[in-house]
Amino acid sequence: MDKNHTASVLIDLSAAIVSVRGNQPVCLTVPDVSEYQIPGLPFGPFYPDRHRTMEIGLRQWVIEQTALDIGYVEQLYTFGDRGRRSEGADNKKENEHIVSVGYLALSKQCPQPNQWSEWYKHFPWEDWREGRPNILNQQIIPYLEAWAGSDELRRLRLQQAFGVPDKTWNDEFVLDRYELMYEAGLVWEACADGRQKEKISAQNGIAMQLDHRRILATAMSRLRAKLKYRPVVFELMPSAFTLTHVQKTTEAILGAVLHKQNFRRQLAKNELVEPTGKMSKARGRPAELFKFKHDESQSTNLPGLRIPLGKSRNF
Amino acid sequence: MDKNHTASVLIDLSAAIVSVRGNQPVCLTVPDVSEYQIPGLPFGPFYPDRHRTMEIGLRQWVIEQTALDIGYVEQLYTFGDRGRRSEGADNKKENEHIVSVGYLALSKQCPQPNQWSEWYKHFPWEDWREGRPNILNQQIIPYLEAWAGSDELRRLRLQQAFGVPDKTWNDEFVLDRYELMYEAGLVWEACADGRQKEKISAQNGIAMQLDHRRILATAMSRLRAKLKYRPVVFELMPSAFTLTHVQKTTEAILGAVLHKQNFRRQLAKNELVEPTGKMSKARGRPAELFKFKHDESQSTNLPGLRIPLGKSRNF
DNA sequence: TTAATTATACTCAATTTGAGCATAATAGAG
DNA sequence: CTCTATTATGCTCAAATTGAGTATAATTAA
Repeated sequence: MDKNHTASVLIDLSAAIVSVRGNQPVCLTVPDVSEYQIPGLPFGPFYPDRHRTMEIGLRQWVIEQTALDIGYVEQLYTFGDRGRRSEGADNKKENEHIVSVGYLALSKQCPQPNQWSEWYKHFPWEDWREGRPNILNQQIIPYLEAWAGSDELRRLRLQQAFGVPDKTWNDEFVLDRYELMYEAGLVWEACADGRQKEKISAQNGIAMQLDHRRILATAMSRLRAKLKYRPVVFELMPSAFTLTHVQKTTEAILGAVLHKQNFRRQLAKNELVEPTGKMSKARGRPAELFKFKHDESQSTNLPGLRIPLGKSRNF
Repeated sequence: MDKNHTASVLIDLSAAIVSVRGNQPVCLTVPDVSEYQIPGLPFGPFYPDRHRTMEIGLRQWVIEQTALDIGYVEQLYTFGDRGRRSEGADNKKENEHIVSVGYLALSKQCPQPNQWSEWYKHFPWEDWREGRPNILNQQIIPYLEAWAGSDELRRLRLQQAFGVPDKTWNDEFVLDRYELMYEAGLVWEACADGRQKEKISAQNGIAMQLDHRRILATAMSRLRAKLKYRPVVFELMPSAFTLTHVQKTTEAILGAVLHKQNFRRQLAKNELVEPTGKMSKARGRPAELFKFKHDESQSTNLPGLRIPLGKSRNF
């Protein structure tokens, strides 16, 4: 239709490959090559004449580059503005247009520990396991309040994403919060994209290359949501595990603590696990080792874990 | 890395623009130009140097082409294999690679009725409002059973998607069912893509161009799922409506009937609607007219409608 | 032997759900 | 005007689920 505009783009497949190490969710990062020395997610180009689907292409280069066994893979979102720039920024030396397709992958193991980066170093405000993170009241909220000013729409979004001022927090709104902070110039990437003149003084979490922190935020949102209605935790568990281990993994991803007995009741009711007969040995009373009950015959309504967050969250 | 392969692609933005007319969900289709005279979804190219994001680009040509007011827009999925072909098919005259990004949009009105196509004409097996559709037992299931044979994986997927043989049906698995039928060569598109030698005799629903029925299936899956945890029905309702109207609209999308009193109890409990004071007049007792309670101040945990499907579904 | 630690069983009130009956308000038929 | 079909709405009630505990069991380390 419009011959004056080019429609040709390159496609990058970016992967948030997630695992849990100890009590920390981590994601695979690649050695930083940029001038800023900041980490990025692994990514590679999509060659449409080589791979029939994008997921096949993704698995291909993940295997080649990381030699990692990723089972669960899910497409997240396609971003048309990878190197997003403000309207006023210098758009002349616009390099070739790249569309990035974000993927979430889950891995049971994470070898080469130094290549894996903890989620909450990039998103310190998302970990509520020890109570409300200090950075919120000390840094983020005051800045965002000032940014919103009396702008009705901004205040509304602030309320939505951060539960300000009425003390609600939805753990799934990771992306919304990051985007708001980006727009408000509160994260380094906004500065790198030329949307923010002044450098960010208080580094609100470790930045990532390009739009990779945005993709990671999307992955966190999706995984936190999915956990509640599909049994995906087990994609992160070894073949045998204790119930506490499942709970700690779930809590790590959600960034919140759960009610122990009720969590186990959910597991039991939904028949998600079955005993192996073996016991774990650690400090305290030994725990029974379970395995995921891969009973496909009734997997139509895969129940997932109803998350017993309780009503009294500590604010 | 690999210079032997091209990575340049064109991006098409395809939209499933959904509305509800009477008791039928409909989606906007464009006049068919192909040799097969089959309808397609509206779509247009994405010009990355013209529109900062793909959603902006999408809204642009939707406005230009349809003069339609679409409020709610949501990205669905990005397909790398729009004109998917079997491995054995003739791949020589491969035209330029096109990646299609599917979008779901909701519209309150649907003018020009003949341009809107009813969902269930394309997916007759998805409408369970009058009980289990005959086409399942008479056509689809027997064929799929034969296709699966003794292949364990195929039988498993059949069980998953169609609830065979243990009588479960998940209304959200629209895409899974369509993909299974595609692979089994049960839909026209599989034949058009060269995956299926023999023509489909019993036309299982009206086919669409390219991968458009797949995108519509994705839209249906997403909308059915979303309905259950976000109040999106109101994107399809006029400014004032009766509670029965909301229920009928919900039922149309889900393809299932709901328990009237319990449905209203959900609406009441979640405070999603408020009375306008006016009454509707039709046959029978007049119903109160309500409007969507757009109370943004407490929209952090937008509740959506818990769907009172009940346990006794008629199979 | 004791304390700390972790696991697991069990309770109980409050809430939510599934399913239904009962009654109210209208239009149209006779 | 009365009856009936039709649609709307109020209310009940048992079953299931959830939130929030208490109590007890089996270990290790001091």
